[in-house]
Amino acid sequence: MSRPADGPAKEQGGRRAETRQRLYRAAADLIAEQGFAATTVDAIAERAGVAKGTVFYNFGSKEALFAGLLDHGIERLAGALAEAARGPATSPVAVLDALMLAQLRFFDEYGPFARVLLAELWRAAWQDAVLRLRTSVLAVYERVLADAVEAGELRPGFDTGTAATAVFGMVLTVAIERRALRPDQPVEDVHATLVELVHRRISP
Amino acid sequence: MSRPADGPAKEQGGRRAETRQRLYRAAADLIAEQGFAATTVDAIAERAGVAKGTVFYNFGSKEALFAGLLDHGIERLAGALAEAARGPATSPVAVLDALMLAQLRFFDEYGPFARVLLAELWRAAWQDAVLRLRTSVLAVYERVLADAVEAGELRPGFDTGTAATAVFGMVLTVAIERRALRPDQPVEDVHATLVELVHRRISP
DNA sequence: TCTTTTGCACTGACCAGTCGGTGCAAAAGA
DNA sequence: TCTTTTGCACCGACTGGTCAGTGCAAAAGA
Repeated sequence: MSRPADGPAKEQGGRRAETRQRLYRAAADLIAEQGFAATTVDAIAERAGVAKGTVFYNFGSKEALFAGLLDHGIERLAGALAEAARGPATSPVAVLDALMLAQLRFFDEYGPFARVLLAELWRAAWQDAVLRLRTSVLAVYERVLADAVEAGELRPGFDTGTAATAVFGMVLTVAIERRALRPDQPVEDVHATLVELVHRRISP
Repeated sequence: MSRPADGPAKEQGGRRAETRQRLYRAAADLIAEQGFAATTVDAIAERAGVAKGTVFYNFGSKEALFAGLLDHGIERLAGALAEAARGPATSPVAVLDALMLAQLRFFDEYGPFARVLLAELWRAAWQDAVLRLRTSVLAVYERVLADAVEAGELRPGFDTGTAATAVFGMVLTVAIERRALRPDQPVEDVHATLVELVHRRISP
């Protein structure tokens, strides 16, 4: 028997939940380096310090493990952004700055996930995850930009959808590059550069 | 004994060169959809209308085919940007606008390559290609930003390296999203939004 | 007791790379 | 002129290895 594989259910502090966390972390590390298809279940299990059977006992399949990983990461990212959006910032544009900083920090401490997202997100196989990213992450950016339009800080008719994607992609790219090439540069410096880019200080 | 595999040599209009072009195109299409590891050589050969042996005759290995594809694409992108930079724009910031439009257009007509770049570029295996991208593509952005600093259009000390990556990543992300989700939106509109974002019009 | 994890042998599909061979056009004899 | 040779580009059946997923009995929690 023994075929629960009930999919990633409640993520709490039980024994099973802890095993799943370890598997998520191991999978994220390896998939960030090699990609989904090139990463073997044996390798994930070994890195997590777990028997191979445990992976299938918990997730049922390699794909389901990955889907769970995407969900888990997107949920946490969305949480971090939502919290930043609730912060003390005074104007929509100040909230935008806070969002960029939050995203930068999130990817700074959960870096492999950033690379997984970037590399695998556009595959047709994970369209659910893309949708979730759009509704729970990009939507935060878009809302803030719409607020800015409403507050008169941006021209009416400004394409907030495209702009939201643009800012998200910009921060994601920069976060990955910084981790790979300039790990010593403080996140705050990078953030300052991006703020300057997106605000008024370009063009005289 | 028939073992040329001289690697991607001169790309001219001969029979071989044409076969290689077809293989590049097929590989880009398939790898954009499925990723490098998940794409089989059989599938690439079939899509290109060529026997499997021909792939190995021309490139020697799956990896070499992919390396050639990256080089080929990066070279063309660099060419497109360099040409835009030589255009009639009057100020550094106007050149920056022209670069973004050129990048957007390039990925618009060579879309699968954009996704390949985004997905595979950060793997340790293709560090050569990353280096080439940095020195031949990002460098164009960085130079123009440095010109802007020199012309007083940007604050002295502005981090042109980070900003170059940021702009490149922003345009790349938006180009992919547009192709996937809003193929009808004119490239010029997207460009206008990005220009607005990067110029002065955000924040009062 | 019930759930979760372990360890390990096994299977079957799939896939990169190989190798003997084909077609063809242009050069080299004769 | 006719025929033989050479070299290039390509073909596709085949092989050896890899890997997701299975089955199961025994141990470890809780």
